[in-house]
Amino acid sequence: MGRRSDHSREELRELFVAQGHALLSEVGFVRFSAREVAKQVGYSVGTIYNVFGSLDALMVEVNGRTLDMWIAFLEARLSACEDGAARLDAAIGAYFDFALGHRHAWTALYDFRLPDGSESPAFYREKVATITGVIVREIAAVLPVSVRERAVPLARSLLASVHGHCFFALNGTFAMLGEDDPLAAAKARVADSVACAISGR
Amino acid sequence: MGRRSDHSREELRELFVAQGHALLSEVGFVRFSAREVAKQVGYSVGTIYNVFGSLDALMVEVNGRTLDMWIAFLEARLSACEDGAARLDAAIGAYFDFALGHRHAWTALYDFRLPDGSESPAFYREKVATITGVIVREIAAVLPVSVRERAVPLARSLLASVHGHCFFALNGTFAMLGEDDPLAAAKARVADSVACAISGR
DNA sequence: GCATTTAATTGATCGCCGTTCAATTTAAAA
DNA sequence: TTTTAAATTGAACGGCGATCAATTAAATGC
Repeated sequence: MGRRSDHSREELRELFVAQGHALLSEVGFVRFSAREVAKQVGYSVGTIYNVFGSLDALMVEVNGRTLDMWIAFLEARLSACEDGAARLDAAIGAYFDFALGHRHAWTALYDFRLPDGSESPAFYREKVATITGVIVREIAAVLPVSVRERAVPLARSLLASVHGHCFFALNGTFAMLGEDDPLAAAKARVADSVACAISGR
Repeated sequence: MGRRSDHSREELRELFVAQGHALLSEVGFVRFSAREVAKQVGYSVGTIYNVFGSLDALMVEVNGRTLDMWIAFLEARLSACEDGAARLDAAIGAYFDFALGHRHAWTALYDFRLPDGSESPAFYREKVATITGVIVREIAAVLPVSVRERAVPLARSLLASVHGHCFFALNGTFAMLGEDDPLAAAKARVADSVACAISGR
């Protein structure tokens, strides 16, 4: 119906991203559909392509919102953690609890992939870097200064380890293999590597 | 055209699974299509449903074939490994090299999920258990008898760690975070935990 | 206030997809 | 040879992402 004044371009983006996130959270990535989001927002499919340029671009925004929620969740947990030594474990617990509490949204972070050759936009990479930065900070805090330069590569690596544990917990692999406490296993692996780093190897 | 004699039921299964695996390997999970597999095999879509019951069942068979290849690859690498101490690293290398060499097929192992509530068939679970068993054996081999009972949970956990590293290597997360040697990081994490286990904590 | 320009919005259209199932064809059984 | 049973087909259905000519409403110029 032409350039309408009921919503600005920014309001429109917000509507689509918020509703997209809600739909994704409800039905999961495989049942997510642009048509359905548009219908729920009260616009037609074409408007998504007008506002975002592509469905992929909307998906990146929706996943970006999940990352925002994850960052907030992680920082809330950490700021409620009095004991300095327990902060790393709290971060791992937050990783798991967020994934478990937002199954569909969290899974979509990894199920959705941009076409080969195109990379994530800067705003998305920055959100991922923020999460990584939190972990780098916490790792650095438990390392003696003599090995503190290892914090960055160690944080990346431990993030991958924890991710693997969380992924296997959610996709049923751990259940299949008889592991009934994936979180404890993840914490133990992180503790192993931190202990090794502290003792200089 | 009715019960044809050009292929037995078993031959038909083999044709579909083999061609399905080839198509999956070529185009990846998102572009995989039942119609296309059927066309390439020279039958029509309906035959897939007649032979396998559902597209999901065909997908499980195709993923099962990927697991078969993975097991064979892993065991070939290990049997070419003279040095006993290097076997664990060889297994990790095999994990990465298989995933890198069969990107689409390997990724589909995790992108494809059965509907909520239904679990993988026994034959599939056994293949996963076989891979796990190999890792359990290699872990057990490097542990002193005093802590050998830890081999099973440790193997599951280290499998998850390596998976996380491999996943981040393939999906670009590590590149995004500046990690340029994910394999080395994975090996280091495994070494950390094995060292901790050997020293009894 | 009216006409013109510009931009937003629509939804039909296209070519795919998975899934179903009546109709057909073929081999085996009687 | 007829009958029965099983295998195979492909049209049909509903839904998807993507495109884009047509339409509508606001902004601009007069």
